Amino acid sequence: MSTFVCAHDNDFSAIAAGGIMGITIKEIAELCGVSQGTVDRALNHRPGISEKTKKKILAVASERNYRPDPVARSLARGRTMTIGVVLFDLYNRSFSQLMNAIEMSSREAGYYVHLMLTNKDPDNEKKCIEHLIHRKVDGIILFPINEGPEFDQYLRMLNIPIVTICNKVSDHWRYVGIDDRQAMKDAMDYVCRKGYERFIYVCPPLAYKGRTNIFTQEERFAGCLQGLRDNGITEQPIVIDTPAYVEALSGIDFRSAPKTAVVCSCDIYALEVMNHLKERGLRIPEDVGVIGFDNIDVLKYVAPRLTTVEYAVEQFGERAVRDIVGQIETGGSEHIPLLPYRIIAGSSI
Amino acid sequence: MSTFVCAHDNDFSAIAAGGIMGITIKEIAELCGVSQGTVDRALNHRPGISEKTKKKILAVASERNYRPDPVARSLARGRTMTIGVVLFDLYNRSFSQLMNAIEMSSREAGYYVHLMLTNKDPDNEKKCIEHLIHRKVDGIILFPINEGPEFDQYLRMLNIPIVTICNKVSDHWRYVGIDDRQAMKDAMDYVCRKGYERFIYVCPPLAYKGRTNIFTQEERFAGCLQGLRDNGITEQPIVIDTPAYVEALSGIDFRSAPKTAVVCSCDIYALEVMNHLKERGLRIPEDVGVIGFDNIDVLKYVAPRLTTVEYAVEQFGERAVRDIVGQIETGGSEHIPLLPYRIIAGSSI
DNA sequence: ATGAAAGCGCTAACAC
DNA sequence: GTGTTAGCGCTTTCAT
Repeated sequence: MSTFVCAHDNDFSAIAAGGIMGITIKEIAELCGVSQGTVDRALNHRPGISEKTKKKILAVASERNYRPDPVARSLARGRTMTIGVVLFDLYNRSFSQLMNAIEMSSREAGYYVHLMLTNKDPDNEKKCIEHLIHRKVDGIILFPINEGPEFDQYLRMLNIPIVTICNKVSDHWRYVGIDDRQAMKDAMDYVCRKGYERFIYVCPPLAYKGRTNIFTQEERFAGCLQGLRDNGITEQPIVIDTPAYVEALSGIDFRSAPKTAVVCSCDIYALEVMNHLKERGLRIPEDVGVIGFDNIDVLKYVAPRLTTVEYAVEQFGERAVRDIVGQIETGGSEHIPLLPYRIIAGSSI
Repeated sequence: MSTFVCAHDNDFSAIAAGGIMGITIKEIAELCGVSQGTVDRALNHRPGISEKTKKKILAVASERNYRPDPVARSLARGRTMTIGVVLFDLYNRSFSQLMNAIEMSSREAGYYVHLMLTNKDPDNEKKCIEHLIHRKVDGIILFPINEGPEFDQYLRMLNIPIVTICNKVSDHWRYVGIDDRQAMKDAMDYVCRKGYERFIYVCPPLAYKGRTNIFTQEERFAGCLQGLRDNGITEQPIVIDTPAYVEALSGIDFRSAPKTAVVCSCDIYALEVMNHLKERGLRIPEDVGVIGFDNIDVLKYVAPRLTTVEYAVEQFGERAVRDIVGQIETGGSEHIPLLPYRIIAGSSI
C-alpha cells in the first residue's frame, strides 16, 4: 500500500506544470525503456527490481510528475481509497462538526469522503449504504437509524468495514460515542442536588423503537430514570416524547406546582422549551429549571446559559476515521473506549 | 447517457437478492448467447440492435439485477458521475445547510458528492480542486477563497465545469448568490428609517483583499456605504474589521453618544456583538441597535430577536447543482439570476 | 531482475 | 443487427 507517490502526497504541481493529464505508467515504461511491470515494481516499492533501474524510473516519474490514476487503480485493485459517510442530515449542529472532523481526518489518512444523507428514512439508509458499496468505498462510517438483529444481520452480509457512530446497532460493530446513560445519570445527580421535586423529560418519540434506532435516546432516558432513583425520587417523571412537545408542555402548570426541572435529551429541545417558557413569562431557573444535552456551540448566545452535557464531537469523527482506516488497512480494529463528557454548569437550572 | 439501469434508478435489491457482487456484462452476454457489444447496446439503448434480442437481454439483466460497475464505467468513459464540492468548512451554520441541499439535489440528479474542505487556506483550496480533478469528478461547486485574474486563469486552465457559490471569482463563472450589495443597502435604508445617527460596521478583515476572496464581504460593505449616502448620512461609519472586533467594540462608548447602530456583515458577528453589549449592561435596541445578515436558524433562540437579511441557502445548493449538471451533461449553462432575499424585522434595532 | 500478457468491467470503433 | 477488437491505466501472475 505504499506508492512512491502515495495518496498522502501533497504535491499537486502536476497540473500547474504539465497540464491536467498526467503521464501514465506506459509512457514512463517507454521513456525508461523498460516494461510496465518494472515501472510498477519501482513505483510501488515491490521487490524484484534492481536499485539502479528503480532509481531511474523513480527519477523519471518524479520529473514528469507522475500520479497514479485513482480510477484505474480502483478498478485494478478493487479498492477506491474512499470512505462512505452516512448521516441523516447536516442540520443538527453537531453533525456538521462531525462531518467536518471526518473530512479532515480522512484526508490526512489519504482517503476521500463520499457523503450520503438518509433524511431519517430507514429504507433510504440501506439504499445509501448499498450505493456506497456499489461505488466500492473501502469502509463506511455509519450513524445508523435502522436497528435490531435483522439490520445487524444485513450489515454483516455486506461484508465491508463499518464503524457506527452516535447510535449503536449491536456489540458486533465498533461504536464511537460517549456513555450516554452514565452522562445523563450524572446530569440528574447534578439536577437533584439543586432540590427539584418534579421532573419532566422531553425527548424524541420513544415509541419509534422497533422502527428506528434510538439507542442513544434510550440510553439517555435510562440514565435519567436511574439518576432519579439513585437520588431517592420515587415519582416517575412526566415523559413528553411527542414531536409536539412544546404544545404538550403548554398544558402544564409550573407556578403552583412543586419546583420542576425540564430535562431535555438534547439542546435543541431545551432551546425550544426555554423559548416556550419565556413566552409564558416564566423565569428560568427561578420558576422552572431546564437542562439540555450536547452543548451545541450556539448556546453561548442564549440566555440564561443552558446547563448541559458536553463532549467533543470532533473526536468522534477522528476516532471513527482512525478505526475505519485501521479496519481497511490492517483488517483489525481495536476496542474504542467511550469518549469523555462533562457537565457544563449554566444558569438554567 | 441513459442506461437501462441508470444512476437515477432506486432499485438496490441487487444486494439483498444476489449478494454483493453483481453480474457483469460479460456474464449476461454468455447467458444470452450474444457478444458484450450487443449487451452494451441493449443496456445503453444504443441503436443497432433488434427489439427481440434487446428485450431478452434486458430481461436477463433485470432478472439478475445487473448494475453497471461505476468504477469500470468511469475508467472507460472518463467520467465518474460525481460532483466535487469545495467549501472552507462546515462550521458556519449556512454551509451545512448548503451542503445538505447540495447532497440532496445531486443524488436526485444521479450524482455523488465528494466533499473537500479547505480550512480557509488558499493554497489548500487549489490542492482540493486538483485532488478532485485527479479523481475525475465531472464538475466542481466552488466556494472560492482565492481571487483575482490569476486565480481566474488558473480555473480556466483546469478545463472543467465549475460553478461558484457565495463568492464570485469573475463574470466568466456562473455565480449563485444574492445581490449582497443591494441587500445590505436595503438593510441600511431600514436602519436609517429608525433614526440612527452613528454607525459602526463590523466585518471580517477587508484588508484580506488581494490575498483572499472577500467578494461578498466587499459587496455588503459597499451596500452599507451606499445606503448611508442615499439616506443623507455624510459621516463615514466606524469600520471594525479586525478579528478582535469585540475588543475593539469594548473601547467605544454608547451611552453618551449619538444613537448608534452596529451593522454586522453576518449574524455570527451580530450575536457576538450582542453578547458583548449585553455584558456591558447596554439595552438593545434602546441604547444601541444591532443588525445582522444571513438569518441563521439559531436566531430564534436569541433575545432580542435579531433584525437581519434572509435568503434561502438551500436554494443556493439546488441552483448550483442544477447548473453544474447542466454544464456537465449539455455543455451549456444558463444565466443564473441572483436569488431573492428579504429583511427580517426583529427587535434588535 | 525483467518482460509479456492477462485481467479489472465497461465502452466504442470497426468489420461483417 | 451483431460480433470482434482494442482500449481506459493499473495490477498481478507467470515465464524467462
